[in-house]
Amino acid sequence: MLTRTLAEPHTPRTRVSNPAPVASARSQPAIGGGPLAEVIALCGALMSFRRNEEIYGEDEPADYVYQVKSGAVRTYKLLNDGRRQIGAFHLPGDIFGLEAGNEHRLTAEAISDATVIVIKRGTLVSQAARNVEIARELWAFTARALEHLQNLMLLLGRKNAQERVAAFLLEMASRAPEAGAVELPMSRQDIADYLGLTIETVSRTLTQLENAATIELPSSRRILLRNRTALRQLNA
Amino acid sequence: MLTRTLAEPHTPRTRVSNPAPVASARSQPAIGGGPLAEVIALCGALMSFRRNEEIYGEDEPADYVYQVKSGAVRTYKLLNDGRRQIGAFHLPGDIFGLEAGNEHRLTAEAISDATVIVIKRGTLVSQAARNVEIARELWAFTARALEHLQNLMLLLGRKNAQERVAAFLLEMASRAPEAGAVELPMSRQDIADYLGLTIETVSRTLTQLENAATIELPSSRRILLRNRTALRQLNA
DNA sequence: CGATCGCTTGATTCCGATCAACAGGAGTGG
DNA sequence: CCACTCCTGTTGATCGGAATCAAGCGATCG
Repeated sequence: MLTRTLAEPHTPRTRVSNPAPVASARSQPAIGGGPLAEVIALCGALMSFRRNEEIYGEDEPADYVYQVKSGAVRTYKLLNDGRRQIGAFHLPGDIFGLEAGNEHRLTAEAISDATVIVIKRGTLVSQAARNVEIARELWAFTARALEHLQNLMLLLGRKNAQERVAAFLLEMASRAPEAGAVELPMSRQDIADYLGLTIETVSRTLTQLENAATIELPSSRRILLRNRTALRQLNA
Repeated sequence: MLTRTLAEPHTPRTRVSNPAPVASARSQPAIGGGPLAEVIALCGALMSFRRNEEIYGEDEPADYVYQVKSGAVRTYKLLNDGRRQIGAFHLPGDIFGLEAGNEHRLTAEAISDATVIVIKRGTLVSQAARNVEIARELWAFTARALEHLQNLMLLLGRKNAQERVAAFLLEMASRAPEAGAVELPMSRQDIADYLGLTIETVSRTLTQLENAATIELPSSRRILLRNRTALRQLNA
């Protein structure tokens, strides 16, 4: 339970460029195109993180808010002995690290080399104090995160391995640019730690789904959904 | 998995009294004593629910926000086949049912006969539009719910039965008025559905903890914590 | 080319689920 | 008051799904 590829310890990041206005282009826990997205695009600075590099740690001050520009990010909680539960994967366009309190509740790490837009939380909060629409967007963002976790809670508490993997595939597919195909940025270990399983069980379950012709695995990181109906049925 | 005491279907409730200003007095996901508590106390109406009665259903319009006055409430999600995952227990003082979106994401039911204060969500939202402090409290409330679920996620995904039960006992103890003693309003089935276990496992684990002199069970609904250190160690 | 890493597959174990029986208490009706 | 039922919780026996232990494979990289 303890052996696992470890991220190098937290070190200062490379600041790549400054207020380079960046447009967002995703859907999910990303941002529609409201004033919040504008503020981020205008005031944000770009930063780069290498694979497995920590972006922020649990219980660190939550002074910054992040939006994925490229690459992917995982946020997770750890137990003493190294058991890990990933709470979410963040893909380009997604905002993460926004807290109402003063500390981060999870750790964030780059899954692959990644660039993110960083903005001071204080900037958003003070904007919110004078712009009701921004305040509402901050609240809505947290509410969406809550909704995501409510679904994950049901999965972790009550679904079996097949149902978990099916839910994961449908979730990833719904966020993928390519219809019917999923390009996974994360390892089997990450998937396992998201679904509350082990890598072996994830791997076996994917093989089962492939044998049932529900999916196809051209490579380990690429998955084609051949029978979404079957997946949705598994999704209970 | 399907047999379980069912709540009678959703029917209109007894309105007991109207703007009877009610003071709140709890700590946890309750409210400190800010403007939000005031608005609820001033504009809320009292309603009564019988044991197992539904307060609102998943996907119903979230027009009202609730605060427990007496009794206890559970909120949960269901799978097709009746598997249930409880997301939270709400005790006197706790606010529940507040959504940023227009629909409830979970079902709420009275665990015991209960009275709750009800207030229109619109009232809070429009207050928030002109009072920044209220807006901030709404956001903070959702953030606290999120934090609770992040802890539950780790429990459901990565803890074993003993660790789950220990965490539950410590959580209940931290919210109990009496130090070192917990009076449970909910059944073993409720506990099991909160912890992602079965009633048998909950029962057996409590017995184990009693045999280890970590707790004492004067009756099935009353638990004395005899060795919190042991519980905290289990809490990983 | 050897080493490492990520993934898959097989064998076995084990924790919690399931199946089953029963005990204690509360409520009900005679 | 007791006899009865219903309900909740406990305990025992067994089962099964996922974890663990272990081996091997292919890709990537120094």
